[in-house]
Amino acid sequence: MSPVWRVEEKRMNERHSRPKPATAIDVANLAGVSQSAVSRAFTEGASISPKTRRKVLEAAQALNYNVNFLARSLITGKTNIVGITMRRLNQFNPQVLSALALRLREAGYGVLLMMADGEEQPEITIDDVTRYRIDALIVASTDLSSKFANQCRDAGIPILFFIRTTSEPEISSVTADNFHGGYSMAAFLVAGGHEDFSYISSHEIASPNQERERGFLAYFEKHGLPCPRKYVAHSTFEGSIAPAREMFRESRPSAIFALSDVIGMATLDVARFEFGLSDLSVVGFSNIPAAAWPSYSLTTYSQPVEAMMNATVDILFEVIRNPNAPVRHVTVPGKIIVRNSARLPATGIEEDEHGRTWTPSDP
Amino acid sequence: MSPVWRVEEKRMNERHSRPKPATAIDVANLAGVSQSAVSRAFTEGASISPKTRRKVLEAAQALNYNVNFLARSLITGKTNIVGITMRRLNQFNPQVLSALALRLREAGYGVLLMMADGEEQPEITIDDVTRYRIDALIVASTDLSSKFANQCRDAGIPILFFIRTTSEPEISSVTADNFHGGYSMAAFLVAGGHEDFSYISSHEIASPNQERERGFLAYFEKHGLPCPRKYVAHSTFEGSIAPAREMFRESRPSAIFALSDVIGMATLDVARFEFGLSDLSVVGFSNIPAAAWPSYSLTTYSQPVEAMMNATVDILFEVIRNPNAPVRHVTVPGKIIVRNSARLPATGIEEDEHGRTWTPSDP
DNA sequence: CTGAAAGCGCTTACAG
DNA sequence: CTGAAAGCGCTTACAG
Repeated sequence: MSPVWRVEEKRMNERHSRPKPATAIDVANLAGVSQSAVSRAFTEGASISPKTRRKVLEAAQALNYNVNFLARSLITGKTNIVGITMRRLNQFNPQVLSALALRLREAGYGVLLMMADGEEQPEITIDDVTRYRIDALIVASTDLSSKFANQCRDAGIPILFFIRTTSEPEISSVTADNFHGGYSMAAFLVAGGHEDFSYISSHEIASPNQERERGFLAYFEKHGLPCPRKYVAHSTFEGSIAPAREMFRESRPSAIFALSDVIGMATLDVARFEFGLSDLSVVGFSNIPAAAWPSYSLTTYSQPVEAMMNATVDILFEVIRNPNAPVRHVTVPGKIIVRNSARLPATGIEEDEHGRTWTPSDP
Repeated sequence: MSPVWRVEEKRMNERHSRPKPATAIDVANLAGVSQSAVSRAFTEGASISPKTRRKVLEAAQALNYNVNFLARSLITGKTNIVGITMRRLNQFNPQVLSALALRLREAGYGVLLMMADGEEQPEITIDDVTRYRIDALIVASTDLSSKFANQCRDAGIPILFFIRTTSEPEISSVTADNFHGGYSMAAFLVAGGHEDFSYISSHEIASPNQERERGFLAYFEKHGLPCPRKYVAHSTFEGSIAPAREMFRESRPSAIFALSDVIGMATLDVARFEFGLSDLSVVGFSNIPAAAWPSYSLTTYSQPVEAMMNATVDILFEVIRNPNAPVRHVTVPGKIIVRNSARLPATGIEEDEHGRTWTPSDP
């Protein structure tokens, strides 16, 4: 079963045992100063004369010295590492992860990635986060047991929810405005002149989905319209095929709200390739990169990753600096990105450099 | 410009300053043993009686104690952290990253993610990797300056290339068999009866692309066939639109080898939506999840992520254990996954539970 | 502004 | 098998 690997080996030309990195003492000796001085040269705001500072920096350069953050953390109590945990790298998470990792690195933080598969893999545990004494944990796109949340509190590790929120009100969160997104998608579809609606939710009991659904249904209720039919997908493309199929076998809605872009794209494919339907409006949620690909050209509600990240980083640094910082729940509004997968309303479409968007006249 | 956030704040119910995690001394006191005993209870193979071990573990449990890996690393010289650096989370990398992160976590390692945007972001530096004294660095999908490689060697941090290889022969690597992939794609297309070929390479001077190209061209040369026309794309979907357009304006090849799946999908879209071409064979490389989506149904050469990961983890642990381990270059063969984006050869197609594959009769 | 010294939370010879 | 002690590479009062 296992593939035959072509392996090419080569003996190293004699390499000695692993070299040891230079320490502050090495630098101190070379620079002719005390080890304290070396430390001061590398800590922001420490009292040190420009002259000795320069001497130290030169010696450090020569020895390739770099302060050992791990040793430093023993004293300062800060590791300058923040953990990020997510359950899966779907179509949306990678953007978030790379954006966060980049931002955090800019800010001088290391990023400890803790993937939790959720299937065979054990859930992330308190040991995972305490072992490395991370300064804070960003929980992206997934929930945590409240037991875990409590353990983190006891261990003094601040948690921050990103993308989704949680049932624990004492934990800060940053999310897109999922309710507003669902609501305005309903408005968009109704403005497009549709009368027969279905929506496909996700299997996961995930708060963003619930909010999207609540918002979507709220529009119909508010306007005295009949409640759209509901179908339930799994969160992957493949997991969306069956429910889409079931939907089209049961009825022919003219407008479909998919609670995620991937569900929307799968629905589009089932409609076209299995049922030969082309005059159909399908809209998604999140505006993942693939939504813009011409084969789908999916109209969708954008999750403003950039703004959400800024809020996240703000809260993060605040809570690291001050453990007693107030809990904050930030909701960042996005907007409807209009493409070709759904019929256009007669009014409300605006065009700018990034493409077309739609804003309801009745907010 | 900045969005108006809806912010909800809440004063915490009086929380005291950040709690301090329990230390080995706390546990020792509670268990009535020495601090050394606590340490031994937590280190594999240390000499300790089952009885004291149990006492220690109980006390630890009660105090929520967890050994501080950072403090431990000062003594052992191992942090149990491996770094992963990649330039961008494109359509392929996320799979790799999550698979690696999962595997490494299983093996008891933390994963420090170091994204390097490459655009505005500064390249990853030696400081990034030495600061946290990581045990090893996996360089995925991107190259490094040889200066950086040397600095890592001097700092005693083993490097391992994943997905791509490098010009530095002294650094181990694990890659798909890109040459074989390119070669067999040529064979596949020729077996499909095509006579007019183009291929779209990637802008990046990345070794996997070069190998794919070399393999592809080698087939034509070996069989005395005319050399296919070459076009060059950027690595994203958007960056592939213009070269595909240019290609179809200049000629109408009947078969196109895209050096990555994303280039292939963009080519398919340009052909269909801009030029109305439908009877065209396009094949890609990597077998990313989106290649299977019905709108593209892209025939492609699979990069066997699982097998590549196993090799990577093997090499990694070997080199962490023994810095003088020999350099290894592992090449893992994949296979052609047959879908609907390209004409089928008359023979050589096999079907198994995962779908159809093709194997050349003339290898 | 500077250095000597204590101490962060561990592991590991060393002696018993 | 066990404990006292040294030491990993740092930061930070403390005294000068």
